[in-house]
Amino acid sequence: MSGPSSGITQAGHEQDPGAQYDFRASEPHWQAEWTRRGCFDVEDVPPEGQPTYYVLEMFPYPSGQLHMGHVRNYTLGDVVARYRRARGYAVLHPMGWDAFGLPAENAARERGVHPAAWTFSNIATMRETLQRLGFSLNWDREFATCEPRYYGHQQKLFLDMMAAGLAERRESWVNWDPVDQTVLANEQVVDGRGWRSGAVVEKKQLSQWFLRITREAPALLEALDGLERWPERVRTMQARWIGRSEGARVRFPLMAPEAGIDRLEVFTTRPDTLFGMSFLAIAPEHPLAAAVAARNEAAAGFVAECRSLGTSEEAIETAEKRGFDTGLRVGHPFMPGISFPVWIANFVLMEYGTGAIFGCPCGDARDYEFARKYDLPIPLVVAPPDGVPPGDRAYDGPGTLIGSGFLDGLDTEAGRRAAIVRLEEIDAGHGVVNWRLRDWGVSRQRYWGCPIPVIHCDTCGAVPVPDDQLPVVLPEDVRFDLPGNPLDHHPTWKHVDCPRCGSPARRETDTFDTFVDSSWYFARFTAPNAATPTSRAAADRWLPVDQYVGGIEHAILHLLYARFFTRAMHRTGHLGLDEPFAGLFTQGMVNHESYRDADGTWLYPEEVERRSNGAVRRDTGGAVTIGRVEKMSKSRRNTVAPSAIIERYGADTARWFVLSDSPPERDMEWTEAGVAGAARFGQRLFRLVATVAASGDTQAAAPDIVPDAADRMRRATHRTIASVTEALDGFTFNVAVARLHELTNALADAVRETAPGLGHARAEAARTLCLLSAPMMPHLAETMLALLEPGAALAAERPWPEADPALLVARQVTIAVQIMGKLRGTIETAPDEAADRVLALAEAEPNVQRLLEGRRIVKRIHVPGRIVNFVVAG
RNA sequence: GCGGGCGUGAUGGAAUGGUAGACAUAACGGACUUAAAAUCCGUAGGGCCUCGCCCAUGCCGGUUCGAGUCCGGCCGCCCGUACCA
Repeated sequence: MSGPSSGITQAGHEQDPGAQYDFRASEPHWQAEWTRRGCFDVEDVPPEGQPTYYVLEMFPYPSGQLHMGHVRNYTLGDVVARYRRARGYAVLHPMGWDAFGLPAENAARERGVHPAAWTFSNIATMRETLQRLGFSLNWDREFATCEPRYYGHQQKLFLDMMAAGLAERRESWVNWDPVDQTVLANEQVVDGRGWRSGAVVEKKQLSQWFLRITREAPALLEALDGLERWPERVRTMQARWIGRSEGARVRFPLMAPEAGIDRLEVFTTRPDTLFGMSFLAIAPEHPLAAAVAARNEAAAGFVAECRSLGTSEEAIETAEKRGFDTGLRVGHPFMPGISFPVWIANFVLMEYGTGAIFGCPCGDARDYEFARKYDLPIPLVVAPPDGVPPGDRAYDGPGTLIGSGFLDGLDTEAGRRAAIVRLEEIDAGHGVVNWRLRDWGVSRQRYWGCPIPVIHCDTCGAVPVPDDQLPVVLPEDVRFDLPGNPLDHHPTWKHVDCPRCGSPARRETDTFDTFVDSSWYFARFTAPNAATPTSRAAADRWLPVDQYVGGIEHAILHLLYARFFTRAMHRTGHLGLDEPFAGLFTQGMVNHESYRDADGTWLYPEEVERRSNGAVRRDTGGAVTIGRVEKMSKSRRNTVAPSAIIERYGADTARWFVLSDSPPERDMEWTEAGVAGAARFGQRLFRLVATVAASGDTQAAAPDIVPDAADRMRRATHRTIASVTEALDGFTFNVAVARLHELTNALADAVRETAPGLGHARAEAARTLCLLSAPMMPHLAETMLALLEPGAALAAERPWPEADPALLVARQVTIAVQIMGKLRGTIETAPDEAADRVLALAEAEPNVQRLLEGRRIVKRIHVPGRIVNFVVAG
C-alpha cells in the first residue's frame, strides 16, 4: 500500500528515513478510501444491541467561506465521532446547511444573483473545504434547510402545532427593522437596533404568527436542572432569560378616571412594602400616558423625548431617572383616604409586568433615586435585621416591617404572603408569577425563508394548507428591485382558492424566522429521507443528541428555541422526548493578532511580515502596528482562510493545531508559528514511524524476558493509552495532544537504543501512536498504519486500544521526601513497598538524614507511591 | 449593578490536597552544512553563601503534616446581561 497514493514520497532510496509525508497525496487518498469502504455509514435504525452515539456540531450558515471557527468546531466534533466509533458505537455525525436568511436576499438585491443560486454555490464551496478537512461526516444525510424536502416537513410541523394550540395568529406590536423591512424578535433587537442591519428599531402593529413558548416556560426552566452535561453558565443565562419572578398584581383606583381608564394595575415582587409607597409610575408607552399626552402638551413632549432618546444616547450618557407628574392621583388598597401622584417615568418598561410600578423609595434603588430627584416622600418600612433603616439609600434585603399597619412586626417574607392574602380578600389584587419570556413571533416579511403554510380567506379566516398540498414551495421567479417582500409582489403566487370554501383567497406571504429552521434539524438528520417530518423509530433510537458542540453565542436563542420545539414536537407526536441535547459543549473563539499600517488601514496576516522586533508590510516594507489579539473578523482583516491553510500544510496540521495548547472551551490564538510547529510534529511522527516500519521491528517477537528498556517503552505506551482515553472522555484535547507528544518523544529515544525485545515494544508504541492520533490526524494515522501493517484494516476501522492494567503500575516509583512539608529529597522504591521500609529509606536519604540531625520526629506521614513527610519538633 | 469565568515562566498552558511549571511555542547554545533552511542534541522561574538553601501559582489571612488546588476577605482582567419593579 505504499507509494505516492498512500502518502509517502521517497526522497531517496527505499526505507530512507528522510522520506517526507506527502499530505497532498495522502489526504484525498484516504478520504476516498473511507468513502469507498463506507467507514462512517450508519443506518437510520442501527441493529438492535449496538450502542449509539449522536455527535452534532451546530450546522453552518452558508456564507460562502468556511472560517477558522468552523474548523475548530468541526474538528472537536470529529475527534468525538472518530473516538466513539473506535469504542464500538454506531455514530451519527451529520452535516447540513442553515440555508435560509437575509444575506442571500441581499446578494440578490446587490448583485442580481438569485438567492437559491447564491446559496447553493456557497454550499458547494464550503462543502468542498469540509470534505478536504477529512471529517467523518455522514454526507449521505446532508440537506439544506432551503430545500422543499426539508422545509415542507417544517410546514407540517407548524400546522400540527397550530392544531395543538401551540401556534396562533395575533395582533401585536412588533419590532420593525426599517432597513431590512422585517419584523424582529425581541431577542434579535440589540440595544434598540436590529441585530443584522444595526438600524434603530421602530414599533409597529401587525398581525403575526406566534409560537406559544410561554406555555412551556415553567417546564423549560425546571428542566434546566436536569441538563447536567450543559455548561453552568448557559443554564444560568437561559434561566435568567425565562425570568420567573413571584409577586403580586395590585390595582390602584384612579381618583379621577381618564379616557375610560379608572384604575392602574401594577406588578410587584414586594407587596410587603406597599406601605412604603410614595408614587405610582407608568411607562411612557402606557395607554394612560398616551391619554394624558393627548391633552397635555408638556406630557406629550416628555413621552416623545423618552421615545427619541430611546436606548442609544441615554444608556451611554447617563442612567438618570426622569419623570413627568401627570397630576393624576391614585388611592391605596391598604390606606383608605390617602392618595399618591401618578408619574410617567422613563425607567418603567411597558414590556415588562404591567408597564406600571408603585414606587417604594426605601426598598428600591431606582425608586429612591427618583424620589430624591423629584422631592417625593421616602417612608421607611423595612428595618434590617441588625439595625435601623438607612434612610440615605434603599435597602432591599430581608428585615422586619415597620410603619406598615397590619404588617408591622412581620418579617419581609411573611409580610409578602400576608399582603397577598389581604389583597385577595379585599379584591384589590392577587398573587401572581410573572415571566420575562414572551411568545416567539415567527413571521418575517421576507422571500428567502420557509413559507408559512396558511391561506387567508375573507370568510373562513386563516385556513391551514391541507396536508396534500404541502409543501408550499417558494416561487423562483421573483423580483428584488422593489422594497418589501418579493412574495407580496409576485403576480400569481399568492392568489389561490380557499381550501375550505373554495372562494378566492390569498396565501400568507410571510416566511418563518430562520431560527425555526434550526430548531429541529437535529431530529431530521436521524431520518433525512422519511416521508414524515421524523421517523419515530430513528428519532427514538438516536435522540437526544449525546454531544452537541457549538459557540456560546447560541446560549440563549437557538438552544432555547430548539428545546421548545422538541417539546412541541413531543406534544404533536413527532418526537418522544422533551430535551434535545443531553450534552452541550461550547467552544472558545479563534483569535488572531490584528495589523494596521501607517495610515490605519487594517492588513491581512498574509500582507504582513513578522519580524522579531515587530512587523512590516510585505509589499512596501512600511511600518505595521501590531494590534490586539482578538476574534477573527473580516472588518479587522485578522482572518486566516482554512482553504489556504489546507493548501499549504494539509488538513491534519490544521486539525492538530486547533486541538493543541488551548483547552477547547477557551479562546485560542491562531499563530503562524503554531501551525508550522504542528506541521513539524506531523513530519517528525511520520519519520519516526517510518523508521520503525523499516527496521523490522514489526516482525519482532515478544521476548520471553522483558528487559528494562522494553519494559519502559511498553509502560509508556500503555500509560498513554489510559491518559489519552481519559483526556478524550473529558474533552481536554490539548492534554491528549501533550500525551501523544510525550509518547512520540519516548519512542524517539527508544529508536536510538538497542536492547533485546525493544523492537517488539517499539512496534507496539508506533501502532498505538497511529490509533491514538487517528481521531485528530486521521490521514497521517492511516498512512503510518499502512506502513507498519500493509494491507491490514484501516485506523478508521479498528477498535480503540486497551491499556493493560498490569502495565499502568510503574515498576519503580520516585517518592518525594518532605520535612515539615518541604521537599528535601527523593527515594526510589517498588510501588508496593511496605510502609516501614519506605519510611526507613526516606530517613536514610543523605540530605534528609542531615536535616533530621538532632531533631525529634513527631509524626511520619506516608502516602503510598507518592510522598513521605516528617513532622519534627525542636 | 447582577451573573459566570479566569489570574501559574517570555507565551499557550499542565498538575485525583502530595516533587509546581508536563507538553508546546518563542529564545539561546552546540552538531550537521560552503552557507542557510530543515533536522538532531542540549540550556532555561528568580535569588543566594550553589553537594545545599531561600523565594515563587494576583494580594492578605485561615484550614491541613502538606494548598496552584479547600475556606474567608480584597485587587485585577474577560465574557454575558440589565432601569425586569
